[in-house]
Amino acid sequence: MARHTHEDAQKTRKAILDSALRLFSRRGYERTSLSDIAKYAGVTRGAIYWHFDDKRELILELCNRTDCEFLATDQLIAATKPEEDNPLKCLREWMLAHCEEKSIQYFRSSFFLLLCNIFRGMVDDDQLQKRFVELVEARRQIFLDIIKNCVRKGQLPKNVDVQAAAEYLMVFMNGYVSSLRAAFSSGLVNNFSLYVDLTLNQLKGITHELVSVHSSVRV
Amino acid sequence: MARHTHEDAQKTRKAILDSALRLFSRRGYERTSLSDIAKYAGVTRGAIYWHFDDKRELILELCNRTDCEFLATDQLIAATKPEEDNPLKCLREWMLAHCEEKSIQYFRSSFFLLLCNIFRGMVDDDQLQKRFVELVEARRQIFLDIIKNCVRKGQLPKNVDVQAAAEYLMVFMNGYVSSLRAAFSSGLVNNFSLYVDLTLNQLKGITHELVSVHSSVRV
Amino acid sequence: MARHTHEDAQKTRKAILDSALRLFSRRGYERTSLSDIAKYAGVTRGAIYWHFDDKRELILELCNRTDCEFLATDQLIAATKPEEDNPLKCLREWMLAHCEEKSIQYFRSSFFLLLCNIFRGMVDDDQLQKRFVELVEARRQIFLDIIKNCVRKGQLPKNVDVQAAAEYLMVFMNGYVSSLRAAFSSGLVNNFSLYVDLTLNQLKGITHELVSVHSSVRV
Amino acid sequence: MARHTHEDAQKTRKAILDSALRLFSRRGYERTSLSDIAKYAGVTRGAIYWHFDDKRELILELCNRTDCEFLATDQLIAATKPEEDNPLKCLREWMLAHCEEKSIQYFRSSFFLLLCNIFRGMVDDDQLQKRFVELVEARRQIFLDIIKNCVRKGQLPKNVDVQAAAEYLMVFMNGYVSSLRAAFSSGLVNNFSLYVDLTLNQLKGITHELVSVHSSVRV
DNA sequence: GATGAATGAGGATTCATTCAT
DNA sequence: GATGAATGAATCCTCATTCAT
Repeated sequence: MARHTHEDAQKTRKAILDSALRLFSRRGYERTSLSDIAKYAGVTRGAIYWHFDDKRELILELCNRTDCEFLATDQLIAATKPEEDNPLKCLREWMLAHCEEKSIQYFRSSFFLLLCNIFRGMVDDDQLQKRFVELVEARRQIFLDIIKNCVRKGQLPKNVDVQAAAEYLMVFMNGYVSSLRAAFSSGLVNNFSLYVDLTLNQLKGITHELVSVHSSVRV
Repeated sequence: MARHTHEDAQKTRKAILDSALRLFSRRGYERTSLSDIAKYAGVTRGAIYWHFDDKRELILELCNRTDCEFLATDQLIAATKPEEDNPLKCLREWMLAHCEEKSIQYFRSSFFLLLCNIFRGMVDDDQLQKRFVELVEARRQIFLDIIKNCVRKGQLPKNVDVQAAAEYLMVFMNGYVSSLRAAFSSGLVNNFSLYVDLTLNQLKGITHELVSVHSSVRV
Repeated sequence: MARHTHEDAQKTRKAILDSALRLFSRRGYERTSLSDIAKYAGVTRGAIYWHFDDKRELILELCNRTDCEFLATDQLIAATKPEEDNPLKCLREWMLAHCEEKSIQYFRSSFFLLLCNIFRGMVDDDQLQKRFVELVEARRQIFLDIIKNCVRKGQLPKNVDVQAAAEYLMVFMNGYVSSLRAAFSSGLVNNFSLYVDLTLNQLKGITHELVSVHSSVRV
Repeated sequence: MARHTHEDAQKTRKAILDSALRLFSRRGYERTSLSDIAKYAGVTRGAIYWHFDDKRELILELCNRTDCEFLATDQLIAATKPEEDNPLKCLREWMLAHCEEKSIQYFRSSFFLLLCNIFRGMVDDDQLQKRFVELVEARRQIFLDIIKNCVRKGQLPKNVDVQAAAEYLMVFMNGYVSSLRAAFSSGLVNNFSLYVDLTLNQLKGITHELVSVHSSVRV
């Protein structure tokens, strides 16, 4: 049955997106058919085509919908500002937020994995990938700006190699998120705050001197 | 037609597997058709069915074929043995091997991603998944055994929390591998040996005391 | 919204028919969707369904709309009347009108082809076909009547076989119209008046005698 | 059931093409689905895709298959040769062949109409159209060469405008074929030989002088 | 061992049509 | 009068799989 008010239509649209999210997450993009999505949403395939141009647009929409949650950048961006007196604390709190129940669920969701896969080329759609690369690059830049701010505020030594430090931070966070998805990560969450502090502490040791010494070792 | 020798048959089999690896890596499992594989290998679809039961068996075989390289466990297992006097050095060298050209290519390949996806359930095949979970769990155990060995040999302090240390190690390695797949990882490879040393050094600080303090903080 | 006046409605109706004509002509009946027509006319699909029962009715209407132009019968019918003293001249002028720019465009239009196709059964709609057969038969009769009139007025010899002459005339006109649609008809238009005169002149030679001789040759 | 010898396969292929011809002819290209064709041929849709790339290739093949019959060019081409002493007779015989039972059936078949439609853009496929335009142009050239040959051999006066004469001939033939498809053409076939002779005779009158006079009349 | 032929289920997409508003 | 939303059947096409040869 057709919905006849604008509100009804929005409900239908949402139902379709929700189904798509659920099913893409569960089975991946390719293995989910529009039939499945329609059935799950309680509409016909035609309804999907009323709201979206094609299957691809569905996932594009889902990406837009989850940008904010995915990045939760507000807190991070604050830490890049000159007016923030304690950027290290901001950073630390943002990191710690990653072991809140909600975040864990998100990172463990297959949808997050799906997004990663898009980025990494399992779902080859140029537009989607470009979008994703932008997001990741943006975050990298934010990390860099925070480290710089910490140096400026005296929370990290002047001789810290900011590029390498930001990189090390990303490795750690990527490692956490990626390990989170593994089966046996009960301890990980419990000890996460310790790992965060160790890692942040480590940053002090990533100095220009060390970096140049190590680089020279490698060809 | 030339008489088919056993050798010829093995060549065909290998060609099929090679094609499958290449194409699965490039486009993912679902998006690669048996036609594609056959064409790429220069055989007919029928030939695939002579050598393999179905598409699924192809990937199963590929997993078997790449186990060794993927884990490169020999070196690691050596580090778990009581007779090894310098387990930390073994571990360090195994870690450093991850930034050799060959390894990087492997980790950046979509096939590796594919394996990860199998493990994480995007490719839903029970047998495959079970296999993969075993592999990962096995490695975790190895890490643990090495850390223990290091403690035993006096390379790490007695009060190190071996579970947490092993976990931290995995987070780091997962983070490295996962970041490697991102677009901008040129710096990462250059600085990797530094990060390895920092991380190994860090392990000393992961003591029972710290772990219990932090755990008690979290609810 | 402005109040809808009857005039507005007629405008919409016209816009729809115009779009339909243009698009049917350009791409044919099957390949033109109601969506296309609606978009081209700047209305919604629903609007089409307000004015017309279905897609079929659109083309039916178009046929009605183009009857007059298609046949341009006034001039021809005049030539059948006893009171017309120069039926041959009427006929000639009507024929020559076929190489006016407007006519040429019409005959070259795919819409004209579409009408032919309806007639010939490529578009299977009984009502449409019946209508079309009537039109063509009507014209045949007019040709016949003109030839008879010419004989009566002494513009053609008494012994002309009127049936055959009318037929020859139709062959010529069909040939002209059909060749017009071919790619290389620039010369055709230039020489058309010559061909018309030659053909009209030829009619004199289509005598009962010749017809019976030739018919007897064929089994 | 799959066919297992090469011969069987050719039978299947032929069955598909035959069905396609029959159904395209009956209902047109767009209105005929591959399902219909498969059902009619007693195979599955998949079988069609084994033998042909897509629907479009089916019609392309059909065109190739009917080229010879359509053009029946052997006889015509003979008439263009210098060594042929009676080109006019050749031409005349070729024309007369158009009222043999077999030819009539072909021209009346909807498949022939379908070919015309392809040419005229109802089925818009660039490759198909290009092919068709070539065929038509080729025939036009043949007509021209024959007329020239007739002049050379003294069968037509020197002052005949060969271009215009060839054109007039095509108009006549097109008119015949096109009228043949009309419903009421019983007389046409009977009188065709007469019309042919009249028309051929007419060619003598299409002189350079007349052509230039008429052209000057028109703007 | 390997091929060529064929199957049949399922996929994305289009589109005429309906109807509450 | 006209719209926006939705339906559902049909269409072209892909692909894993089967099997006689």
